[in-house]
Amino acid sequence: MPSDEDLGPQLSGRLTRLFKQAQRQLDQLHAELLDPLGITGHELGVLLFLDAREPESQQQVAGRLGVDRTTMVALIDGLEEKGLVVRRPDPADRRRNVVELTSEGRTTLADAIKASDRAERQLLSELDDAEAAQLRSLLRRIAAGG
Amino acid sequence: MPSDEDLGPQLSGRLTRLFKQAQRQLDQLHAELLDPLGITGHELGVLLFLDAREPESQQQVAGRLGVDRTTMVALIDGLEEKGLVVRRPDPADRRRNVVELTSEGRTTLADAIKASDRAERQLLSELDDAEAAQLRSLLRRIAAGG
DNA sequence: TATTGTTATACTCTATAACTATA
DNA sequence: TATAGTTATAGAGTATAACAATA
Repeated sequence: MPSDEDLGPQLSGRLTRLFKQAQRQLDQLHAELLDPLGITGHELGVLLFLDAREPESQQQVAGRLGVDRTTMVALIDGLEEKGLVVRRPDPADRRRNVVELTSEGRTTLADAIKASDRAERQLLSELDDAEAAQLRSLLRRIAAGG
Repeated sequence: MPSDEDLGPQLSGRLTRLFKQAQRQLDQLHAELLDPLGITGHELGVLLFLDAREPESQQQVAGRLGVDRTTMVALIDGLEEKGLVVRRPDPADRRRNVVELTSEGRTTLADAIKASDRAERQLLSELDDAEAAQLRSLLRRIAAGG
């Protein structure tokens, strides 16, 4: 990403560009800090969701996270190969796979949350605590409105 | 995008997710509001840059905007077909194409800026003016730090 | 007949390599 | 030889369609 000074104020001040830059930095930080744990930011999202809501069927997970169910297959495949989740046929409806965190999955998730916290702190390193809280609060209200 | 109440606080409060939601809403608003003008958000970015910096060669535009020069070819193709920009061989170095806004391009850009302003106001409709300014200021400082 | 998980296919976006014309 | 623009090709990511098992 090139420096913004030369783009003109109309472009460099657009919210689209500001969000994109923040998102790109945060993705980069997550990639770096999650790499030692062997998972991606997307996979962290699935683990966080399972931790809050398990047990859920694959399709419920996909629906809640806003990804296609066909995409979820490969995502769960990857997490299962790493030993972080298991698929279990639902006894009540044998078409369904219930997806659960393994013990190793919980350990990895705990480490991944710490890594993500570090990534966020690094992104916000120019802000003091009150400003960081203010940013979160404003973003939450925007998200709630959509 | 599903509502966030059911995802658990660890996931729905992550900055990655908050940014992604804001970005998705803003992309959607831009798509709707720019549609009558026949351009995309990406194309608006090119027009804004040319307005601030023209004349520039294709490769300079691509470099500044952080897109590949091969991608820029199709982008400029589209804008030229719409009559918003023209390619002109640089007399000083005939390998280069200088890209310039046409008169129609300037008119469309002015309308597109208004549409983008509306999109941003709609995204921030829950915030008062001071809060919107605060958000921009915080995002600018984050972008500057990266 | 409808639904879950799966696979195969297609489509989009972008990046890489190769070609041309100029330098 | 190196560079700007272009084209062709290939790769990731994601969506659509079709299939098997189950309801």
